[in-house]
Amino acid sequence: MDELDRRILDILRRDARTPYTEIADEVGTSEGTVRNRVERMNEDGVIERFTVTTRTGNVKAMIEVGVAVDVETGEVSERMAEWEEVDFVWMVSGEQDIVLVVDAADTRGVNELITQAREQDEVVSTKTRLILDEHLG
Amino acid sequence: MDELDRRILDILRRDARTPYTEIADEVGTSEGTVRNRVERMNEDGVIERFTVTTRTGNVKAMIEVGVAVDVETGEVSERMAEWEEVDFVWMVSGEQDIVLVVDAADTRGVNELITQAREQDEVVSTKTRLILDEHLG
DNA sequence: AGCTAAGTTACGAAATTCGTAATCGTCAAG
DNA sequence: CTTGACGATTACGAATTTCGTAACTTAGCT
Repeated sequence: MDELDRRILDILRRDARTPYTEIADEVGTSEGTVRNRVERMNEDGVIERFTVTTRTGNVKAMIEVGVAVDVETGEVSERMAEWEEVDFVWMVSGEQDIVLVVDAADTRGVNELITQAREQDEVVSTKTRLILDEHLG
Repeated sequence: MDELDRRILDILRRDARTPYTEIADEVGTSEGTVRNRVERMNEDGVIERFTVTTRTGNVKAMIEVGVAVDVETGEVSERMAEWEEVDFVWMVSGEQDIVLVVDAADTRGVNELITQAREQDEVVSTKTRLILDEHLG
């Protein structure tokens, strides 16, 4: 993870479909080097995933979840990450323990997710915030 | 945005580098159709961006920001989205108005961002949660 | 200087994307 | 029922990108 890696990542974050050749030009190296480094960052887990961000007209929300003190939050989060419509699951510091970032078809969909969360034995509280608008960095 | 679009998006969310040909096979259509639809979703803004998610060993955090009642939150958010190390800016419902999702090199970096946020005239409160772990949906 | 390991470059082959023309399907007007 | 028109889909050759691999640097060490 040197400066070159970081510059490559910056470009990929803006547009993950930028060809290696173009990235190479931009950072002043060869296609092969960019390829090697992206591959390595991929294997090392520095790059987690190539993905798309969408604005589907769907309703996005943060569902903050509190769990009982004796609970393995890691397990719970992994399970929740499997749910349809869940984009991220974060284990966080603060009042609640887990934050779900969800992207549902409508408010009913959000509500179903909240219900689903509350149905988990380990969950003792939820607090939901609708994401009204989003800007990408 | 029909069922086919949604299935294509689902695949791209998992891996945005899946070739059109492979997506086509999976959803039972041709490469050209997948290409047309992805292009259209791109133009329509349904797809906002092709990007990478990273796990850089950096510190991620949610900085929840409250702003004064007479403030145009949209403007503030746009400005904050320009800051280095800011991944998303969300305008949310609830106690605070804006949530920054940031990815800084270390806790010092997070702290600098909090300071930077607090220095904005419009900002009246902040509350930060470290993201201790993350699972992708 | 000589050796080694990691990283970079070079280059032909394979795969993917792209441009575009032909085809298909649906629907409404005649 | 036929025709025309429009949007979506398919087909296919050309351009571009990715990939595999071997040769080549570079830096560190003895």
